Amino acid sequence: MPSGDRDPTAHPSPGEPLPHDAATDVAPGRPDLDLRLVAALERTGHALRVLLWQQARRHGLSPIQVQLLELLASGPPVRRRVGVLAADLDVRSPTVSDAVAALKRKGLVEDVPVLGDGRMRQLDLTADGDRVVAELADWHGAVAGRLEAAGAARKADTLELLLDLVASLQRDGVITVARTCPGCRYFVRDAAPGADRPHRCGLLDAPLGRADLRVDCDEHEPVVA
Amino acid sequence: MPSGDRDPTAHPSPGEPLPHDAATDVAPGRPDLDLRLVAALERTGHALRVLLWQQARRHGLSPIQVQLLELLASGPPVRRRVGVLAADLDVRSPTVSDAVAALKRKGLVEDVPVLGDGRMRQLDLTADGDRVVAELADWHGAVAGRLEAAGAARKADTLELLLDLVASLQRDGVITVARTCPGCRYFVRDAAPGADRPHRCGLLDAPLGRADLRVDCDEHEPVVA
DNA sequence: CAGAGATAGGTAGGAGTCCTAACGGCACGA
DNA sequence: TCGTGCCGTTAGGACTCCTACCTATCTCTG
Repeated sequence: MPSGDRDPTAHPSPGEPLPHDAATDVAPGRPDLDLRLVAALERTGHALRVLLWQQARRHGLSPIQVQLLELLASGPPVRRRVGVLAADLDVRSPTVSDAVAALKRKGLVEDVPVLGDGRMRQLDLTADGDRVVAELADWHGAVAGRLEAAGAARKADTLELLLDLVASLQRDGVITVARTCPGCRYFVRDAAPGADRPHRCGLLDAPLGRADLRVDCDEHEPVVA
Repeated sequence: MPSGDRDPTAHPSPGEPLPHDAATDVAPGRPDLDLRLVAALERTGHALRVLLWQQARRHGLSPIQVQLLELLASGPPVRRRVGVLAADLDVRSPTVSDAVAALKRKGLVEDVPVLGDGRMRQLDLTADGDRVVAELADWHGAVAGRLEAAGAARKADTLELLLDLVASLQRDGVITVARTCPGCRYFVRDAAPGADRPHRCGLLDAPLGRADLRVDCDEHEPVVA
């Protein structure tokens, strides 16, 4: 509860109007809103990380081991290699190598040589690994369930804003890998302004609604060619 | 680029319409959208974590050390204690204790006894600590800058959705601390439906627009009483 | 006012993350 | 055929994060 030693400038007095930013909620150029948005994203990301930890501990694994199992379960064979996985997770290969060694020790993962290039090893889940992945409660789905009640328009707004942000961060090299529509060379923004599905995918040659944007598209190719 | 061994079921052929979820972008009850939203949130959180790492390494610190410095710089005195900081970061106290010891070794933090309770130690930044915090490039602001161009309505939508999600996660104990409006006992949702500022803060006795919602309010008190 | 129990913080020890540096195997071009 | 470069691993170190366990202090109760 608020005790005597908190920051007295943190708030206006009760009954008074809120600071300038409360005058209207559609005023442009309000950096405070942007900052709070970042704080909210940080808090959300933190929560997702906590959930990842919970999943990991529940199965006697570490966070990165869970992430690796998920990637191995869902990714195409070309991405089931140490170097590629490291790029996906934005860590160096020894980190992945270590975690993979632990997963091999636990009998959840095995690797086979890649035909045609003896340097590469293809990683695969064992039967036990498959079982663990299946047992991993669908925590993505559990979070998604909390969003069900929200309005679809709000979700579309959010998705578009997030993917634009991620694409921007990827363009500047902050994250290495993000196969999103807005960061893809085939993406045409506002190809049909005002339409139900304003954007367009040049590869699929199909219109894209704001709610159709993909986060991890297999056909993704980064911009710049 | 797409080679022969990727998942053939991942995509429809070019020229064909997108799967069912492309029919309209405001259809209710489309779990796929929720899942992609979670994936986008995960990707965004990941990017923020990478930025935190970059900030840390640039200053010879570790991620948690940077987080602690930020909390010590911005938090009121009551929150500048090992146990409180641990709750804020969702880790156990020994973790914070270790990191604080490292910061003390580096001369960035000092602690003083709390008057009235000899068990507690109040943490404070030293002059050097203040300087490092000032030097920590304002990476929150840098991310916020990328959001400037987005529409204010979209930002308000996003903020409200994120805070509702965070509040939901906090209610279920996933995250320990989140001083958000939607998770606060003083928050009255839709007190004036349809108005510019539909919500209301019962403590300040003031209307709240969707873009006014706070992420880290000093007056916050959790629900349930 | 003494002692029990709760609370704040620290220490010890262990698994795991993450890095850089260096190594060995393999591919491919000069 | 011999470099040069890529793929992955090993080695070593700093740090995160945990569970115990410890001490000091506060607070409640008889």
